[in-house]
Amino acid sequence: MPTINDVARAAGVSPSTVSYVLSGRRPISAQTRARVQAAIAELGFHPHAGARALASSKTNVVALVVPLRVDVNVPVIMQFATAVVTAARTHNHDVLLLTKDEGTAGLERVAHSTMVDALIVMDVEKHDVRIPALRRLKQPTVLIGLPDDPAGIICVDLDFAAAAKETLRHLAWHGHRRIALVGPSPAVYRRGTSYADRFLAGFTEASAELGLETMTHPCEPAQDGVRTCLADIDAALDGVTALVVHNEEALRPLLDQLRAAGRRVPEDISVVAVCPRDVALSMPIPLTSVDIPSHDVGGLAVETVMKLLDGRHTEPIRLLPPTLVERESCAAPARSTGEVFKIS
Amino acid sequence: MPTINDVARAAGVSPSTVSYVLSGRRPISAQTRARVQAAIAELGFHPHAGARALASSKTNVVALVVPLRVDVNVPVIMQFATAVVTAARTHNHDVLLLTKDEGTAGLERVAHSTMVDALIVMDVEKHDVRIPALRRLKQPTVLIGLPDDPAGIICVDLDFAAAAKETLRHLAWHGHRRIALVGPSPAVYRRGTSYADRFLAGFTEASAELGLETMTHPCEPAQDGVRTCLADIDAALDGVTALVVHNEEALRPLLDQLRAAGRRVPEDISVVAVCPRDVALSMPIPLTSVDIPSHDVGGLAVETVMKLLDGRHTEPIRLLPPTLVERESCAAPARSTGEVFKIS
DNA sequence: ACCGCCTGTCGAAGCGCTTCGACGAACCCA
DNA sequence: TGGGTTCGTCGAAGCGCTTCGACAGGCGGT
Repeated sequence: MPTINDVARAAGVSPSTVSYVLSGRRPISAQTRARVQAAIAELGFHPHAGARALASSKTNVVALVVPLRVDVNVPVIMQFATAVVTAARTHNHDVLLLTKDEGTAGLERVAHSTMVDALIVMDVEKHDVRIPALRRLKQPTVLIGLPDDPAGIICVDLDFAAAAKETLRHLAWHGHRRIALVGPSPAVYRRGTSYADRFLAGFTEASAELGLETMTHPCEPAQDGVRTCLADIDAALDGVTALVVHNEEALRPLLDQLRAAGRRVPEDISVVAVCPRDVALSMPIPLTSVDIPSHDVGGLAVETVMKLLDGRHTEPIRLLPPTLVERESCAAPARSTGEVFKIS
Repeated sequence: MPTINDVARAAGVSPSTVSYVLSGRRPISAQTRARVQAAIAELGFHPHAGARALASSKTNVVALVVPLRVDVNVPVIMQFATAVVTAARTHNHDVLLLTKDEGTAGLERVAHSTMVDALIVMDVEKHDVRIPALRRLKQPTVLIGLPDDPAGIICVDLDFAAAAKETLRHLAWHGHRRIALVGPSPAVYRRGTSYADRFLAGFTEASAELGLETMTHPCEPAQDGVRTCLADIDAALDGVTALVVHNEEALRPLLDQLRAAGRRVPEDISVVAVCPRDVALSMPIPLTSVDIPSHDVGGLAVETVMKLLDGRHTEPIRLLPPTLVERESCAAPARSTGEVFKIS
């Protein structure tokens, strides 16, 4: 591996000149620059990342902490991750992948050992134990999510509360009055997952504002969980005409079971999903949905990190406005209320 | 951030002694070691990764290259990734996440700049253009997959050829003679994806050995793709009694359509899937399947990398034997052949 | 008592880069 | 014509760690 000294010798300049050609931090004449670049190309020189980090206190690496759990939505995570990597690369940064199960210790490890310049943390909980630790780090952090006390930390996410409101407004506009939320699994609520909570809060609030009769129910994604969930909803909210599904994995079994029970979507019951676009489209019937724009959120997280790294100002909290796309799973409720088939 | 010198001063020893306490490369008396460790703990010292990399030529980071594409199986990729991260952590290594779309350039970038000690590459193709470049790197590489010419590179994967044989053997034992393979999407074959190819080859070979009447058909995962695929199969292989599905995303629509056409599984038609365990279990009926053991393969890849890094011997190619698990989607074919319902 | 050998510790060199201050040369304006 | 700038380059100091050779002291064997 050639070093910067080799390049300098080959180009007949000093190592510092090579460095300045590389970084552009001082003016270098066109001829010299050309000679240096030729030497770099010829020798196949790549600066040593460790040496660079040592001398400059910059690694050009950001950490990405992803949940390892299976009860969170795997494809969405993957979308975030690839969005983050892709965006980071456009800023000349790489991504170090950490799993949430290393907890606070993992964050401190990579931060204290100066492996990364900044951190992006996913799957944030309401009272996330990692947050105090993150505040103490010298590296800036961006959360994808929104904890109860975000003071001192930058957060970006989809505005899930607004998404819930938008959804209910849409259904109400269609004439629905009795609406149930099929939420994520109980485990997700139990650990206070930020997005689940915010959607729920927005749902409840909008329900009151719009004067709707609603209920909310968590849902295990497997067939059984969905069955139970639907039965509970039918029992508690007679004549429900619309379902809001904030649970990507339950979506398919739910549609299956509605069909099995002879309830047509959207004629007998409307369904609005909160999920990525491709999931909404891959269902047997294209679903009216609020998009989860993983790509945008991931990109925004990276942009924000870059801003922080070069000291530019940034909003502490950025919540992307939701977009509801009408497709084919939502219609006005049947006139004859109470005529809805029940799941046996 | 305290440095090794701060620790040395606090413990009343020289920096090299601290280093030896940390690395264990030279004997240190129990008292000294205790003093040093106390100082480390008290100061909250973490060695600077860049400095370490510079001095030792080791980064304790391995690169993981994942496909970015959407036509590959996202959850499986994620399983691999988390398995790799988890396993790497047990060996005190971190994982740098790269996407395949950076191609050869990305690999060379991280390797030449000494960001990583080794590379693990997923989504390998038959004639993968990255392989010549990988051979030239000074860092060892482990492929998850098996290219046509694996010379000089270590490969680990599930033995997909054996998986195909196992599957056909199982179906033949049940009495099936007319069997179709529903494969991955045409795009996957077109770019010569290693696992798709090997499964196909194993399938064809075993079919001949067992004297079966079989056909193979790629399948786009959406509803339409599955419909076409099933229609083609029915047209070409009259009275087919079993389907081998090597396409996780097509699985669900395929089962839907069989049901819609009134073909019961397993009474009218048997289905054997090649997919992760949890996918097989999450279907409306638990599927007999050959497991894709992402966790094991990912773990094995990391173990192999570690062996290479400390110069231990390792087999150039390790293919894990497949495990077929009987569940409920496979039975003997109906006696009255030709009585199978057709998809309209 | 002597030599050779471990054991435990230290000092210093160096890993490859960035960056700061210095400095000659060229330039502009008075 | 000279003083102040700006431009382009160099040298050297370090960033924080590992590792090698050296060496003092204690051991056992003869």
